[in-house]
Amino acid sequence: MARRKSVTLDPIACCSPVRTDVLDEAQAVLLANSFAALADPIRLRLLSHIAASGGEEVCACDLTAVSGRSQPTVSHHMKILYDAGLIEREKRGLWVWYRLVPARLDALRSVLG
Amino acid sequence: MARRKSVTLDPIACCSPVRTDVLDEAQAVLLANSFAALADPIRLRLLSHIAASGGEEVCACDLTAVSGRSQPTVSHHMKILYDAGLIEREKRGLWVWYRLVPARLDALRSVLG
DNA sequence: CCATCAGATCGACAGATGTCAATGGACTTC
DNA sequence: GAAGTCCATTGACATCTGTCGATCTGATGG
Repeated sequence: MARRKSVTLDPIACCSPVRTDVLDEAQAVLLANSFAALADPIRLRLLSHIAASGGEEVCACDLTAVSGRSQPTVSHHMKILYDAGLIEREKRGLWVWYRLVPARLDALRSVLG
Repeated sequence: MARRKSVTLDPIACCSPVRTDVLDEAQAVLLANSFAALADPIRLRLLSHIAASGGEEVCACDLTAVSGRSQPTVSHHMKILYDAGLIEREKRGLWVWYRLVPARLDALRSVLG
């Protein structure tokens, strides 16, 4: 049972597996936000495009072509993935480069276990 | 590369891991729907309540108390989980009993790998 | 400086989603 | 079969979400 911290929840690994313990309200909200980041086809494709680039970085300038959406829309989706902790951003010169945060995907996967 | 069937996708295990291959449009839509079912705190708590019941069934009559929502709202959420293939329903007499579909959670977890 | 380029932010809008009261359908019990 | 119980469906509503055009921010280069 043993409650964790009452307010602060680690956004990376907050929750025990869904299958073994009943989630409390705060855990459920946090997890739902994470899954919501994955609940859009465009974001899944953007994510998988980054992931499939051999662990390398991907330039934001390529992502409109990958997703078939406008630049503002892509920027919007990347922000959602970023806020969910699934990707990192780095600006170099005019361009922005994105990398995956593997630990975050691992955490979500373990929640499903 | 090898394209699978062009139209029909197995809803249980449609996709290779997000991290290794770029998802095509149809795979992304299917997966997004699955994750959308997990993208709500109430549904996560309902799901984890079922899962935490020792693999046994759970009566729908208990779920309004678990979720703190009205009966129609709970019914709505259970339908979404059902349509996503995450739970099974069985009506016996007046009551409806729900069970997890472990294979579906396994499939989603493996997609994150 | 000034023009240009990449990306973020804003504003607006249509469509999806979560919620509940009211109602309906199926089943049990008397 | 009448009344009661459980769950699903409907209808209505407020909010959230995805989308894009227009604009802003900040870096580069002439």
